[in-house]
Amino acid sequence: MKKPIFRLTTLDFSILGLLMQKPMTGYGIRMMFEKTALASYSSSPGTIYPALSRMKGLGMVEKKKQASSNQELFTITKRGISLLTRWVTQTVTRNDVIRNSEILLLRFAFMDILASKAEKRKFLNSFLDVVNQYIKELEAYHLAESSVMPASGRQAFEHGLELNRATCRWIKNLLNNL
Amino acid sequence: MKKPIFRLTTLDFSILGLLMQKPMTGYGIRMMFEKTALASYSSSPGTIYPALSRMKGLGMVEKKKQASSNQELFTITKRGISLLTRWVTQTVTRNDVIRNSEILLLRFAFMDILASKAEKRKFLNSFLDVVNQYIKELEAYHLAESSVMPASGRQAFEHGLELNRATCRWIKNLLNNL
DNA sequence: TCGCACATGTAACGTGTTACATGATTCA
DNA sequence: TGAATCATGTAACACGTTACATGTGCGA
Repeated sequence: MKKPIFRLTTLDFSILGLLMQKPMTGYGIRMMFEKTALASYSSSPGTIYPALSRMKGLGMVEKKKQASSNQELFTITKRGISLLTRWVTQTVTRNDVIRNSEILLLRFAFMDILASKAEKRKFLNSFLDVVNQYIKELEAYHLAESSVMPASGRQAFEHGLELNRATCRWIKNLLNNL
Repeated sequence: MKKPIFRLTTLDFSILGLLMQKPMTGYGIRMMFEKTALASYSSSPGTIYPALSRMKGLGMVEKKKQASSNQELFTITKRGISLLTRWVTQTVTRNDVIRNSEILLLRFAFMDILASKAEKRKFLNSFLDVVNQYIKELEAYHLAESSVMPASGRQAFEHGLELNRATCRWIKNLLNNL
């Protein structure tokens, strides 16, 4: 994993994904975060506006005033689209599944216009591989350790297993109907 | 939600939960975070040691050298146990479910020694209420908006719905067998 | 004209991460 | 004796949060 000169956060990509759908004011973006709890970030001004400035500095978004009204809307640039596309279409890693499978779903949600059907399939296939592998490991661990785990711990563990199985079913179902 | 004089983070409680099981060295805690990806925090020294110092300053943990060996182990104090107990047995809120349902499972996992069967039931019941309510809202939204949502967005949304349903099943099953 | 929604910003703060640094112990 | 693991720490940094601050436009 090479280190880029600048780091883009999930917050940045979340905003880019919103701007991909349509240009919005900073306030509009805030309201989207408030309504949809996007990736569980705060919708407060101190979160959104600094992020927008940063992204503007990096040439990922532009501030354009509409000719029709006097509103100032943020628009995603070509550079922004390119970065966002690269982000969503990355191959799914083991770490993604273990530590931020919520973000994987966010990436998928943004794929609508950004990725071809083939790229979606590729994403889902790598996702499925990793999840299946992970489920196997969890099952093996469960088999070996469940008798010595504290009851609540074991039950919470089983919950995690169930969620991964649900994700697995979701992927398979999607791959069949895509 | 009143503001306490000091703030305890999920990281703090995760560490407390580990120390509840048995006293450990800082290094031991780090290794636990590395193996189990506990609440998806980094296992790096820069994460664990400053947290331990902070917690020691707040009287939640103690550093005790074992008589038998020359190891220095961190131990949870009575104050720490009290704070941890209060944390895990809090009533489940809507916000918990929407923004950090993973943390709810962590809380449940730690309940083994910290909570009575009745308290576990109370927790699970409030959890179930909130999840059921949330699922209803998601279903209503889906019914109303699915036709105008972009395909990937709708599918990701459906994934979220499925996870919540799986959680709901898990809770119900547990309540029957507790 | 009162209040609310729209709209934008910033300063202080704490926390987690990365990277760097050091030393002891164990074992091959 | 050299490598690997155990063990602890800290400094620089960036990010997200809270709280504060300000102003406009519109409808009741």
